[in-house]
Amino acid sequence: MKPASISGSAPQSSSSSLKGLYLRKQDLRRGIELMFFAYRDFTGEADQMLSNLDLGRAHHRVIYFVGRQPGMSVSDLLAILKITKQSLSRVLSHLINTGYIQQTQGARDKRQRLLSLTKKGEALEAKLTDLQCRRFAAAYSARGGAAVDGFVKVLSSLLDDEIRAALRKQYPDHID
Amino acid sequence: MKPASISGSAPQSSSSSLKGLYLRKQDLRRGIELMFFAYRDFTGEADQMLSNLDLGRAHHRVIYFVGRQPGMSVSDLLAILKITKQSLSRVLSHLINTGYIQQTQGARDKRQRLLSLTKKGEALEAKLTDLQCRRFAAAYSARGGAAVDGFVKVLSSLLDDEIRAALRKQYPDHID
DNA sequence: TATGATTGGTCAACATAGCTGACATAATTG
DNA sequence: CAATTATGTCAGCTATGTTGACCAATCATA
Repeated sequence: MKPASISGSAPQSSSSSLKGLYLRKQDLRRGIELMFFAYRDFTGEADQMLSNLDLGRAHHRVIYFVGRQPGMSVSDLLAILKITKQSLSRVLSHLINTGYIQQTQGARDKRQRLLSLTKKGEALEAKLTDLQCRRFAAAYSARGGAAVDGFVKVLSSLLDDEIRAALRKQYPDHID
Repeated sequence: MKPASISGSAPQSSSSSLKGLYLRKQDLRRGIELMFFAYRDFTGEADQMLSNLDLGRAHHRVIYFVGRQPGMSVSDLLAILKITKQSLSRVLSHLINTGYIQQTQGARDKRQRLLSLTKKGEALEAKLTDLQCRRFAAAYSARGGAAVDGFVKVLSSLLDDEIRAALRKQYPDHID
């Protein structure tokens, strides 16, 4: 990504060489591991609930993003998920057949199939999002606003530029 | 998880109801989405490099954790990755056959196969970890030490308790 | 209006990386 | 010696990603 002088392979062992408190190899590795473990734990509870309904994480993503922006088109969703339409099709068809999601023809552009959650879909979305929000609320309130601010800043700096730009529009506050 | 009064399904719309600056539904959803996008982007570059070598993210995890703790046993690795030995076996065998990882018999317990990276494995681990560290270093230095502190605190509060305890031992500094 | 681009879908085949269940071997431990 | 532990293996299933090839409806425009 950016230059941002890295500690490289020099035998910096693990001490703080002045220029890099919190940029020591050890700190960066901790970040990597935190991302791995936190992502797994953060999705774990929802995964469990989903598997009881014979659904997977891919279904969750669709339900989540359709719930966030009802009336979105299939290509909107593809752009967010960055998977092929064939992959999405499998999951989306299943969600439609099982009554979690409904399609309506676009008014301006009749080719579009605008997606939205059914009552059943809304109920599931609420349960899943509540699970994850509860975890975030616990973490946020345990650590306080300053920590949350740092969390959001660092995470958004980890994003690819285009994604960061897209999220900035979604959350006009001060994501960046 | 924890109680941590959530905004629930009450019609809190999206305003800050005093009790919950940074605990608004909107803020929690932003957290969820940041985790999704940041995790994807954070792994993206490494995934690309790996696919050029006909390896996947599962191989990366093995290489990473063996690199972090050379001489670890198979069951140590299983405990970290939380996958079945059959899943690990497929990936691990491949890494051994292609010369990225070597096994040595345990001295104290001859049943153990202690894992370590070969020269070839070390070289790949360094390249992959450097990629990800570079991204973290850019984010950390763009945001500063206070933000990094908040980032680490919130992420570690998102962890399941047992994982947090295990990481606390790895990084005795002040992860919590 | 004819043409080309866009939106969305479908069929077929394949790869990766999880999973379960059943067994086998060797070494350790009580 | 018996039970447990550490590891490996065979077989098969599932979820979710990928390519490539097509098709139909609709829209935009020359």
